[in-house]
Amino acid sequence: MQKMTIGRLARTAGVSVETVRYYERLGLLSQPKRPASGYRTYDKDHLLRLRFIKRAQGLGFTLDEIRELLHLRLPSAEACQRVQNKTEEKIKLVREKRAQLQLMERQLKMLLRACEAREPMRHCPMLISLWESE
Amino acid sequence: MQKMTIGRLARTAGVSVETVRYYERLGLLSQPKRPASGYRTYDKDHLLRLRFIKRAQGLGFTLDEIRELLHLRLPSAEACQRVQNKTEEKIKLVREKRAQLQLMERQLKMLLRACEAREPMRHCPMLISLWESE
DNA sequence: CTACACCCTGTACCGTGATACAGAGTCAAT
DNA sequence: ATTGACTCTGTATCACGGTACAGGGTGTAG
Repeated sequence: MQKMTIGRLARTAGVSVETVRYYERLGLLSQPKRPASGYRTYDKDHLLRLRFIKRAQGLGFTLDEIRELLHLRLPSAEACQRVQNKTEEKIKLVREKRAQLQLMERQLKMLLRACEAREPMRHCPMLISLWESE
Repeated sequence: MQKMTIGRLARTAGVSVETVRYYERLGLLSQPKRPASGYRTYDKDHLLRLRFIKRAQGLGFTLDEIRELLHLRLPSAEACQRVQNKTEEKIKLVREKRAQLQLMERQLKMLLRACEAREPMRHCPMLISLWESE
């Protein structure tokens, strides 16, 4: 598994070939070696990098942010601090979204209960005004 | 504030005029009354609806999902079961989104804690863990 | 009556994160 | 030597959620 074609790399990482080339265009993946054939040749480092990208994406980072993270490869106190700050921002954002979703769930449940009772939603004037207008 | 032009509605809700018309095209906002001038005329219900859209959007719902949410009607005799089902679907969706966000938050926090607990001048644990394979 | 802010429709364009070809070249097995 | 799977570059297209005009009409204050 020392050397891989783009297809092999893509399959191994669970992305499409097009996506790999796309990431290369965006500067997220470095230019791989190209033998006479012109075929891109990848190694374990590329795979790790690709997995890093998908993992960071799964944590809610945009590709732009990920590019920044990737440029912090040299572990330094400064790099670490920057990563920490980004992470704190993300955590705050995620927490807010979760709180709002909880509220939303409660509101939906109210609607459901009113529906089950087959009554006009006297107990939820807010939902009435939200759903009633037309 | 009984009757509003599109600009007033937009400013009040904190969106652009273009966005209001865009939502109308998508069927998220109902066709407003049009006096002789052809100007759209909005009232409080439209404002509530517009605010609902922005709130739901902030919760991570797509405009498509929001349209569905908006089409949930007050229980009118026969439609009750259908409304119930839709609402249950949405609750499930909200719960899933919440769970995803919770997972994300936990992962972010773990990385952050490891980062904060690092010994001075050591490598950033967060960058390392992002770079490590599974 | 004239400014000027606002509204109308229609169409084109933007960023993000991919996907989908077309048309050509390469490689490995039979 | 031919087939079939793979790769190349380049360009186009997609979904999403808007944003930006152009070229016109309206409405209100002075």
